[in-house]
Amino acid sequence: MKPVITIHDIAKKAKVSLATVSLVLNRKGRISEKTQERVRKAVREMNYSPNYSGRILRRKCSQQIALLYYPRASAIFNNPFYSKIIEGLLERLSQNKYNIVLGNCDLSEESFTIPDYLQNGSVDALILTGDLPEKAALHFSDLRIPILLLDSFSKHLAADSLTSDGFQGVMDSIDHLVSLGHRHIAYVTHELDLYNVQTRINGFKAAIQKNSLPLLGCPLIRMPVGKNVEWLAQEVLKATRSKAPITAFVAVNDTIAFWVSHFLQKEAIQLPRFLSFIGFDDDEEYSQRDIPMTTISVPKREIGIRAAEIILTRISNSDLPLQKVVIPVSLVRRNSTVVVK
Amino acid sequence: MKPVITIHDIAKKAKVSLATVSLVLNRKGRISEKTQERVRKAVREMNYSPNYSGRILRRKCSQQIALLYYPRASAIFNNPFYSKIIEGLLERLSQNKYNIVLGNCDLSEESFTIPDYLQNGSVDALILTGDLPEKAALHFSDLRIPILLLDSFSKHLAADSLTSDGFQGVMDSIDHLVSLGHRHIAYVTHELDLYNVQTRINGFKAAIQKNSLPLLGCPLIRMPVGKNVEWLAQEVLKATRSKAPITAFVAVNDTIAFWVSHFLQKEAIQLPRFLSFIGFDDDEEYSQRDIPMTTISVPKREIGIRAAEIILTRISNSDLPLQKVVIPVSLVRRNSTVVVK
DNA sequence: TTGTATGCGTTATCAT
DNA sequence: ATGATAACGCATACAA
Repeated sequence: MKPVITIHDIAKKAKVSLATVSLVLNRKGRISEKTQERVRKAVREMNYSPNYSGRILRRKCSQQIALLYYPRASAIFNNPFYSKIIEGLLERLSQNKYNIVLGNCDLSEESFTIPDYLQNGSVDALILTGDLPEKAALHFSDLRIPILLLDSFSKHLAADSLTSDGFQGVMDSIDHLVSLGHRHIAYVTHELDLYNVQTRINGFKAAIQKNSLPLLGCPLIRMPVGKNVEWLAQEVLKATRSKAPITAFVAVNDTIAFWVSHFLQKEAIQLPRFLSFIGFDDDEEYSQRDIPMTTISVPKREIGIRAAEIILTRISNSDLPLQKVVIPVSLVRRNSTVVVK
Repeated sequence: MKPVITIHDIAKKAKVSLATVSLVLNRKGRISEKTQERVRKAVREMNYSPNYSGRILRRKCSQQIALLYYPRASAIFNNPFYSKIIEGLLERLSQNKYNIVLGNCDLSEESFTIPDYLQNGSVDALILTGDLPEKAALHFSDLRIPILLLDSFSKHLAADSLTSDGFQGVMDSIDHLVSLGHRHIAYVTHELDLYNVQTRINGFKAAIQKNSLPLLGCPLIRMPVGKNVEWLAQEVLKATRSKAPITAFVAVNDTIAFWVSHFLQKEAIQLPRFLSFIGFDDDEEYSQRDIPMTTISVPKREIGIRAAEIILTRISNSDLPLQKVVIPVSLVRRNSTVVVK
């Protein structure tokens, strides 16, 4: 094993003091050009890189940010939606020489305890993401580092928040369907106490009012715990045969929209002729399948970049008031929505 | 901001010295039960967690491992194959209180330089993964931390290696096809200088020999740089119309197998009746689409766990000889392979 | 069994 | 413009 090079070695080699080396490397103080060059030369030749632990011990900042995905960190690797977000996030963070730390932290566990790495100074901030229930977020209310709720929000947790505009997205969806002549539209969602779900449902209700749609023809179909998407599809099917039969549905996300449509097709329902539908997120994975789906496009990469900027700002300035940033979304029309029959 | 609790505060509160607190927390030395309990109580009450930087400065080990995915770290989030591997990896690492560090490090860049966080002691080891070309791996030959090549191998880099058994996998694929009566089988792959590709091609050649298949009827179809999968599909199509027409193809992975089959179906080729095919990896994403695919199943989660164990062992014992671990794979028969017509 | 003292590698303050 | 020195928080060799 090669010996570890320290700032002492550089100082000796460049025939200056520790302080000078440090000043050169951190671009502080006015060191003469000649000395600077001598130091830099030594650094280059010995391939010196300032020791991480020594540095963060002094600076009190680790240049690392923890990323927690609900429910388990590792699940984030399988999610096309977050994948794009994290691409932007990581790129922007690394511009400021920040890295992401991934630890296993099962937020769904009953006996949840904060892991050490979130409170021993090894990370400067925490990004919480995934479909994060309010209850899970509250675990972190005593943390001493700033928190960013990425794609969620909590009234009770002092944290910045960055979400896409679910309210507007659903409003736009309904408006689009109404413009195609639909008046009976269901909203289809999973049954979870999530900020995003609530916001989108609010958008649904507001859109019903705005367009004066009949309440009876616009059911809210929620999936109870223990049921699966097949059950949901059955409920949608029932709604097409009710007294005020629906002619379209809007789903809380592309995944649910796709799988409901999938099961309906298995039941020999003609889509979209018999039933128009709209998703949310614009995940390639689902929205580009056999029936290219009309959906709400979310600027994922930009969200990641914005998230990085919010958390970096917060780290360098903890006094700023908490932010709640909402990113605009836009409807992408494809083939799953047609003029009402 | 609440004050930061240090070992001094605990010592004072428990009325012992710093050393005693440290000894209790690290389970060293024989401290009396009574003292231990006093210390633990103070730790609990003050919610103390030993400062990360102080600790790693002394211990000279950061309990962190860098994960680099080729070509860019962020791309790993979109890969169903690695997603499962990392699930196992992260779980096993965190049992030993190790976290994963993700930095942006574009290995495909011309002017590649090793980022600081790989050589300043902020990580104890490096895991290189993705379809890593030999050339890219060599960038790291001067690193002072141990390296694990996950799903790749290099003769020229001193690193442990963990791969799945591509040779055996392709042998099994061909054997299976032969048992169904196929004698003209193409091997379809991308044109990259990858260890996995080479190994699998070797398996293909060995299987041809072993089964005495006609060389002319068993073309190796490689995708040159600049061409896409559609081009590849066209080449496969040509091979079905050659003098020794193929009746099956084996692809280097599920992705390519799926997309080639997809394009062939668009050309109105009846699959698998007209052409059997086999993938590699058993990614749900692709292998469970419209034609459930016969493929080589790779124990991804176990590979992740094994990777964690190899790297943890290496960290704690750098003298061990380098390991090259090969994980067995198994053929899963589904519907894409049928008896030759 | 417990306490004292030192050093890990860095940055920053204060002299010179 | 540069150097000496004191922290930062912890672990450990050694002393008591």
